[in-house]
Amino acid sequence: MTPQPPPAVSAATVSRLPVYLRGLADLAASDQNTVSSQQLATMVGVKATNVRKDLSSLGFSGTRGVGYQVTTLMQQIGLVLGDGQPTPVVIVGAGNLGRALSRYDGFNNGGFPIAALVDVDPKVIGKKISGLKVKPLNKLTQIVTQHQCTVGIIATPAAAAQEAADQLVKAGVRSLLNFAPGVVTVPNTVTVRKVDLATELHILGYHQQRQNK
Amino acid sequence: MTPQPPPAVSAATVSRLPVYLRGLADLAASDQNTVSSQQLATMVGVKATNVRKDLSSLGFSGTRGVGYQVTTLMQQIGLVLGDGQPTPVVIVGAGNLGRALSRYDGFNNGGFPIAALVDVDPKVIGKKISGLKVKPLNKLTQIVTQHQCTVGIIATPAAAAQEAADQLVKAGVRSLLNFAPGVVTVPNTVTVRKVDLATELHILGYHQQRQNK
DNA sequence: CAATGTGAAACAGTTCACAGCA
DNA sequence: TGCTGTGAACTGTTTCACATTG
Repeated sequence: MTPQPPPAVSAATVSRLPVYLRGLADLAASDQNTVSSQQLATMVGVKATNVRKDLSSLGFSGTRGVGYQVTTLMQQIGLVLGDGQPTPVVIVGAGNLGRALSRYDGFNNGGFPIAALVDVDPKVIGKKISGLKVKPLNKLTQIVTQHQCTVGIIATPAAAAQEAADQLVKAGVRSLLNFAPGVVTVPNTVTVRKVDLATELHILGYHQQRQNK
Repeated sequence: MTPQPPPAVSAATVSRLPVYLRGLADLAASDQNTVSSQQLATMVGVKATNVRKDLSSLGFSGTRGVGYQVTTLMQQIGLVLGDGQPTPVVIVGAGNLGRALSRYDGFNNGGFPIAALVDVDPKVIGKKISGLKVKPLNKLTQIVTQHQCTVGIIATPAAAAQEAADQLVKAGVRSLLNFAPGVVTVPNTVTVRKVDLATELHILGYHQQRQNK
């Protein structure tokens, strides 16, 4: 039992931080060195109060009458989000999705280098995909240990997702990003986030339904 | 004006409906024709009360002592989510992401056939990608009208996202699914949902940070 | 008696209003 | 004066407790 004194920053806040960060990056790129909660808020589409509450809840403060320091704010938020130390990821599933992901360069310049692309299918194992040789699933633990991967990405079909999750957990990753349809169950020491296209489409479907009166 | 008291189903509920739907599909596949809120809840990882509140808020009811009818529940939820009439989608951006999406078959069997894949780059226009010839951006309105697309998918780089959104809105789509980093602004008649890999990774970053005490 | 359906409590998140500071 | 920082009101969501019913 960890007697954690929790910093207690709300999930809602955390989910907005990356958004702020991108807004700030834009500002920094245009050499603006100070920003008001108002301006940042309109940039990213939230309410100014919300920005202030979020930042203040993290202990970040601006200057009254002026605003926040763009660069220091970026650093502070980056720190909270764990930027800085690159955390390598491993992708399980070298199908369409896995391949697409491995080409996505947001991984590398976001500080999440791809350690390996793994699959079970002998037909794809050994093939080179965007500079990575596809590795067999049974090398997973070795890969994870060696590269110190902390994030596993599930890019398998739905049927294989739970198995992939189990293997990844066993291999020692601490977070999962699940692109497969359906739900995976994991010990509660690992965090799972899910990205699901079908769900998104369904939700849009609902809105359209409503819109037609 | 319809004097209809609006169904008023909460966003939180809507976001869970697709999940229930998939759970129910699994049950149907294993020929189970009745399900308790408890069972469904554990399957999809929510609390039983939540399932009941959700369903009852939509006016769907089960049988006390027994549970809910799997197939009828599927139909009812499907109806709410606008399944049934296929709503064609158009994808803007034929880069890595656009290509990956066009190969994703969840579109077709989810009732969202891909009407077209559109790009600005003359180098890719005309190329065939998973059975679709890439069309030039200026054909967008024509495509949308002709196929009655109601959903537009933005799969461009960040810099082009706002332009893509504008064009899509002008062409007449009613919902956007935005895969590009950053924020797009649209008239509030169109619904936007955002899927952002970088954000997800950032959030995982936060959790890892915390986990290290 | 095993399950639903629901009012009411608890909790989380957002927004307001305004005090206080550079 | 312009903007931050925050208590307090409010809105939305989850959870609990339990009466109800097939």
